[in-house]
Amino acid sequence: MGLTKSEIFTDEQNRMALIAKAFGHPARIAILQHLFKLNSCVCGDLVSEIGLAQPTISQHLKELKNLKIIKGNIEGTSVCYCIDQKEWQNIKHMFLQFFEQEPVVNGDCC
Amino acid sequence: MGLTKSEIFTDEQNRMALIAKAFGHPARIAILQHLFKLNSCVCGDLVSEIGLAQPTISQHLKELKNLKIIKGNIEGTSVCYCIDQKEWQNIKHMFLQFFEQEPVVNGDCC
DNA sequence: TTGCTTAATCGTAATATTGCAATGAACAAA
DNA sequence: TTTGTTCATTGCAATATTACGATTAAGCAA
Repeated sequence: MGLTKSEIFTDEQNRMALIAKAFGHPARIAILQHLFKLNSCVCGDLVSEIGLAQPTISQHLKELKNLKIIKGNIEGTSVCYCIDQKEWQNIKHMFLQFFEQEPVVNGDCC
Repeated sequence: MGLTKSEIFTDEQNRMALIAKAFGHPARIAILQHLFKLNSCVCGDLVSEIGLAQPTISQHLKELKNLKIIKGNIEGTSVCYCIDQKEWQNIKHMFLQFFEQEPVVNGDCC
């Protein structure tokens, strides 16, 4: 039914999935990479950098903002976006922990 | 229009997004965690472990298999799934590189 | 063979996502 | 005030995702 059954999973699993989903679009990856390079970026720059229309970029920025991955600051008529450093560390930690898991080699099937 | 414009992004950005999207559902996170714990797992185990119907689990497994994150091995009537170790290292490396990027602190806006 | 078990596939319904034109809101400059 | 700039929001169309009942296919056991 297009509706994820979040209630049957742990908070950690749901949170991991939510953040991963935010990374699950090339435009949002591109936005984050751009913010990393500059650590200060207005929406208009992203529109010209990435080849998507302004409302589309704005929508992707909103998603990243909702998840607290980035934060925006109004500067006159333009808005400056940055990585939320504190939250980024949390997310980084969560993913590092996930990738720390190494598959046990037991060779009994694959 | 519900269709991602992959052609305007780099291969790296598209690949990163594709893998992240696979991690973007709690059921697939749960499946991977289970496979890490056991490194050998039949579909039926996952169906009882996670509270989703058999066709749904099968569908999630298919997605993970399409991306080469896991691989399956037929064992009589059941199918054994495992993490694809080689591919997992590639993915891990890709994410570690992504998270290595630290935002430059310049404090000029946020 | 028949019956049972296991998992993939098909078909379908409900919901989510992506993208953008049009519009609106807020501010700065003239 | 008017005009232009910048970004958010609205509304909509096209496509994707999630979930599952029903069915199918393939192996095993009697």
